Amino acid sequence: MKKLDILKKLRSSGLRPTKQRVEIAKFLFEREKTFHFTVESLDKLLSKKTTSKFALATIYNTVHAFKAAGHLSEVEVRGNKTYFDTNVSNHHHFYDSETSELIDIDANEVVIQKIPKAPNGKKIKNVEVFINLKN
Amino acid sequence: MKKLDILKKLRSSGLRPTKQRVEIAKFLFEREKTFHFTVESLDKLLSKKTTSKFALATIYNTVHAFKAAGHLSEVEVRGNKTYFDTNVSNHHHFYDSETSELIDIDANEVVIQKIPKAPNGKKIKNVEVFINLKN
DNA sequence: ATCCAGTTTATAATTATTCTAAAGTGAAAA
DNA sequence: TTTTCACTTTAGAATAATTATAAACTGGAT
Repeated sequence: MKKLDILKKLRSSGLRPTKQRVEIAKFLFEREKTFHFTVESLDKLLSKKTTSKFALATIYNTVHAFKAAGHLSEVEVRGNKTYFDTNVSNHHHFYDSETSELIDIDANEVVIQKIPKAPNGKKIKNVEVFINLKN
Repeated sequence: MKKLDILKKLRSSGLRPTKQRVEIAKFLFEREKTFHFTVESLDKLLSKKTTSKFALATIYNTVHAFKAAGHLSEVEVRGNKTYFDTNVSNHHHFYDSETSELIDIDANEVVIQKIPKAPNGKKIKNVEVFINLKN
């Protein structure tokens, strides 16, 4: 994803392209493969890869703004870790608790034959499948 | 579940049946339906329902001891809430983020036709399905 | 160039959980 | 039945993750 596209992406979702947002967006979205991270890991990676520095609160703000805009999805797994995922399409996850690693599974790799209907007055928003791994 | 069974349950899993453990176990397991709770909600309920008082750390200790012994399962859902579930059989969950409510789904209500194989060197421990609800 | 709502920043506050060290207690053994 | 001691409980401190605050800053409209 090119810089121009980054600016477009931000503006089109009502996010003013500040210096910080552009730099974080470039870091997150200028890559081939999807990327999983926690706020903590992103903070460390950013301070290594860039010369600018970011307040931790800015990283929280930015990540949540990107999530609200649909540019990131949030995945919560056992162990109180909250991951964000640059893959916002409908998909599932392997979770390896040994390594705390999260691995994407394409939606079409999982076929669910039967699910119960939603309780009265509720609708199904989405279905998330976690495949927990062991050694 | 009767008091004698509670004592048996504790002893058979190597947990000394202290006053606190017995009282918490009675509260959790002497009921017909499965019960979902957070440590915080359990703490509040216990101080309402019983005359004894429990240090918060004791509730954490006890709940984790029960979990390690297989008497409770842990379910983590969006929103940084950690629920415990008196249903330790293999099953799935509806999650209603409007009300923060977790609802059990029997394992046989969900049929998965296809899942990917585990990454190299790993095995599948279990598969958890979350059906997220909306209004 | 000016202005201002939106943003960033450093820090404080909050929340959930775990740690610590001292006091208490089941239950095994004397 | 008393003694003993490893296991528990307890209150409070410590830690970790996240959110709130309020002052300073800034993109971009005018």
